[in-house]
Amino acid sequence: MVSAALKLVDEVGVQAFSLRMLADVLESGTATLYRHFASKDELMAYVVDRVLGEVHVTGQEDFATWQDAITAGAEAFYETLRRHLNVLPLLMAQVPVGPNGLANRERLIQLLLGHGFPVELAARAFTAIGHYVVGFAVQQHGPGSAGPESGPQLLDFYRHLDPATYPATTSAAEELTTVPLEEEFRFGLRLIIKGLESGRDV
Amino acid sequence: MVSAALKLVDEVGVQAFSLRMLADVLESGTATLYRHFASKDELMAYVVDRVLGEVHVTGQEDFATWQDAITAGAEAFYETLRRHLNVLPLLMAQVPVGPNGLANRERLIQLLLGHGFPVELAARAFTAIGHYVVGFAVQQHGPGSAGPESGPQLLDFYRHLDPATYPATTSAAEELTTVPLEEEFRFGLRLIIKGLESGRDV
DNA sequence: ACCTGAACACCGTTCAAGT
DNA sequence: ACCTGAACACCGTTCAAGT
Repeated sequence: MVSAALKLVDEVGVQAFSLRMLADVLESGTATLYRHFASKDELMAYVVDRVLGEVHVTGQEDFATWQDAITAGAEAFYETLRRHLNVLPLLMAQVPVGPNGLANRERLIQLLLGHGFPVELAARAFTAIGHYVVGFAVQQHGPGSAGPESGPQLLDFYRHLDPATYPATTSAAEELTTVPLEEEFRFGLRLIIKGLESGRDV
Repeated sequence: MVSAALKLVDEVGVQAFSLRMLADVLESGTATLYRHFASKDELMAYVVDRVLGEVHVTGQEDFATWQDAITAGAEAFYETLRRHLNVLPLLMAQVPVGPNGLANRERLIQLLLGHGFPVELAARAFTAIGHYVVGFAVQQHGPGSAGPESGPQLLDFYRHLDPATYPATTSAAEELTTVPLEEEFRFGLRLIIKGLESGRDV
């Protein structure tokens, strides 16, 4: 059911996915699907939560520091997203409130609380890291891949960007496109962690 | 044209907006619309860029520190988003590559370069702040407002969350819902800035 | 009582026919 | 040459009719 929907989204993307398609795969009619969910939006929420259920930190939470724990959690999340790139638009368009999403949040927040974080900072840290990972994954998947491709005219505009008009942007773009990759992910993550370290005693 | 589309999106939301609707307002047919853009997606990209064009920093960039400049820019962006909450789903689902989006990016990156930032850090700072502001605005607009409402079953699940199962999440939720508002925005922004301060010499 | 084919009211996009 | 009404191939959702 949800697995079949996720598989289809993985294969054809959010845009192309339709309930008729799902009904065909399951060899039933579209009307029958509505016995399992109230609307397509609800089904998509289940799909997102299914993906979030695949996020598993390898080491059994025996991390020396909260910095290590955050890093491991963020990387596990990132690896999961890379296996389901087509689900990214759904993750960006909703706050995941399914059981798996909640469980993940609970795990990290509790871990931070255990390391002496005040509760507001722990909660804020979770969303900050989540946004970072999703944002990074989107960037890798290429601009406009999160949802429909941007208009061809705008893409053209972007490609033929005049360095004289946007010197900083173009030079930064060159730097960023020649950057390794996994390296970059860790770098930004370290930035957030540094911020959290400072934030603890503000 | 684009203004009419933005006005409609502001009024009825992304979900309800349709080309027929826009054609009616403009007193023409849907086919006529395609003389101005190649697809609905392209039109939406123009709408997003129109919104980004409304972001204006009040002080004429005479900030003592880059921290002040970033804060002012983020707040200007945030204020603009609050005037166009229904556009948020579009901003989350695409990397804005329109002229106004590029101009904003250029302005901040150049400012950071002027304060001695290395080019990669400046570029990364821009996206980090952008994600933060959009993420914060989404949070204010309420969960699920970015796009369709989450399924009622999931919302119910969220509301009747068992504090015994999710102690950290529920206690954090209580803390977060009773938080002032503008205060919170500045707090998270300060966190990012702290991270950037540390990141400059890593 | 449960299931579902067929219809409903849309949608974005195209194109032949009009001017 | 430009414009556009009408059609095309869909879509999510509903419900009366079948079992």
